[in-house]
Amino acid sequence: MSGKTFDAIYQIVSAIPRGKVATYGLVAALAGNPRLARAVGNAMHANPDHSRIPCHRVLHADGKLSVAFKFGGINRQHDILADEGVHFIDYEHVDLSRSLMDVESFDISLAMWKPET
DNA sequence: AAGTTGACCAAAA
DNA sequence: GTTTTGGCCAACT
Repeated sequence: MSGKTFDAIYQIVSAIPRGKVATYGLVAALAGNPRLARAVGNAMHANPDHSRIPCHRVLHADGKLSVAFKFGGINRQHDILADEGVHFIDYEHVDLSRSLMDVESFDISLAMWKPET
């Protein structure tokens, strides 16, 4: 069903470690093309599996939470991230200098989601 | 098939 | 700080 780009995006997002966050652009870069950021947003909107794909850990490039987060709103997104130990600058901005995932140690094999055949 | 839209981003003005 | 512009991909008219 999903294209390979979406599959790659979902696998990457599902492998973002607890307590860390990523940006749409970063996920896009890991998926192969830094300019796929928009597609990443679309992929999250079409999120096929809430339980395995932590879309709340994907933020804007400036660390701001998703305005259109459909899973309980930004307040819910804030609560989840705060509970995971993510550092905030203010209510709707994450401190990326402290909580952005480390690309070097990122391990795609930790992915919790796999494309169905 | 072709045009529009969107949970984006970086650069430019 | 804001707005505009160009660029990518997939889903939806």
